[in-house]
Amino acid sequence: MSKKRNYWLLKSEPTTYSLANLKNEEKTAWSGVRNYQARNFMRDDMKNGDRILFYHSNTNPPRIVGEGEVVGAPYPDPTQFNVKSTYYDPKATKKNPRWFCVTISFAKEFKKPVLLKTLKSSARFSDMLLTQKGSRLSVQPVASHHYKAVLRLGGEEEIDRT
DNA sequence: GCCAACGTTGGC
DNA sequence: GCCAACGTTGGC
Repeated sequence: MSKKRNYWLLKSEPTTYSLANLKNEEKTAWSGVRNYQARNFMRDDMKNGDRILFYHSNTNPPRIVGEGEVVGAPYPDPTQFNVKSTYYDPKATKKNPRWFCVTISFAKEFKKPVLLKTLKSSARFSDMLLTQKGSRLSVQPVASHHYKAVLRLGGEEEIDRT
């Protein structure tokens, strides 16, 4: 695992959980992810201090609305053990958890939301996962140059934390 | 609301 | 292990 800070994009339907919700709560467990690729990214590569682009999907227009941050280390998603949860997984055990999550915190809301349309129309983002046709991954890595370019589009100064 | 793209399930 | 059927995601 790299020590360097990693960058990510998390998708959420704002009617389910929005950036405003995160802002109010300050932090939340990003649980309920039930896709193996997404799980592997969270379990294997996410670490404390990683930065997150917060994306609103299934809304008009779809857009990146702000930033969050990974808090602490990944851990087994508690909802997989909860019989009452819609995310309950009968095949998961505490010894052998199948799903993982991270805690994320609110960082900022962009002055200017960055529309998917904008990214799609820019050659700079043509190799970004988000702009690929049929890309449905809800937890995806973002190249640092893409991340920084999105911040600029969002009207945000890049904060140097190195 | 439509539907393309993708992931998962289960019969064989 | 193949693949058809089915369910979901998510832009449009």
